[in-house]
Amino acid sequence: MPELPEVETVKTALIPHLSGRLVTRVEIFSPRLREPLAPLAAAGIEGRRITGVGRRGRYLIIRLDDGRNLLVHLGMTGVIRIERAEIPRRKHEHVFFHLDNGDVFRFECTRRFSVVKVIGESSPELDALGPEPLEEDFNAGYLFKRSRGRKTPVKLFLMDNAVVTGIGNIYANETLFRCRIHPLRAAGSLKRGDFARLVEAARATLREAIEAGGSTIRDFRLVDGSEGHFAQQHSVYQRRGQHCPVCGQTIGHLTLGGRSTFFCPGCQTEPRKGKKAAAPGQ
DNA sequence: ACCACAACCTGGCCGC
DNA sequence: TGCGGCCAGGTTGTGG
Repeated sequence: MPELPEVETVKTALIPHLSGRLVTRVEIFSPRLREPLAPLAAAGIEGRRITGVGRRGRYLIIRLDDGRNLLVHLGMTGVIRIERAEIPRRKHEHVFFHLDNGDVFRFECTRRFSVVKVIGESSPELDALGPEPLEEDFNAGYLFKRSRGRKTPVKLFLMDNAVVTGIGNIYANETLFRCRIHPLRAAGSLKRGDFARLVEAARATLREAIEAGGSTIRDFRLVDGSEGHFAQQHSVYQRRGQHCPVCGQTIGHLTLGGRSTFFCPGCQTEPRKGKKAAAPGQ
């Protein structure tokens, strides 16, 4: 489900529920998610105290008092709830962490594309991630350097976690619309100024989405079960056939890297070699 | 290096 | 009511 704004929203909501709590019991109901859950069962989490909750890209990092971390990736349909133990288990809830105040941290994931595991200080999956889009090291110069010689469409470049982490299909579409860059433009063809606009568009889009509690398309829920409201502000995502909020043209659609791609043919000019380079100002 | 594609898994929706 | 086909926010691995 989640991209950066959704995970950030969950993180913020979890902090008051988890910080300082003792994990009294771990219950595992499924043999595996994306990875087997047996190592989690054997990790000796019971009796550990949670010292904090962080986020890196789309990963939640729940810090334990022995220096290890619980790493949680929500996949496409992961939902975390904090509820009392009396509430019956739902069909796709796979792991319960019982806390010393009677609350239960429950992990649900319909499609089981998610990850829940214990890691040390770091892990290979975290080390492979590029910069955070809301941090300073994500900037026009970095993207310019990183994109030289790359023919890959800028949308896929933007969704590459090694380039920048946390931007998935929804926010790649919205970001490119916002900075008026066509998703098919070759990453290596963009100029430094294009990347400057792209960086600002990504930051603004992500910040607004976090403010709205993320985008609930179908499955995503906040920790208290409520929905994120940013989908109502999507300009192009899942708006094929509707009118562009800026120029009124009909939102177009194409498939890129197997993913649904939405754009405004009026605002986001088609990549054409040498053609209309003069028309649109910036 | 790049890119298309399949796979992981379940459920919702649409058309027939 | 049922069935087949298509779609879905992510990640990883394959083969060309």
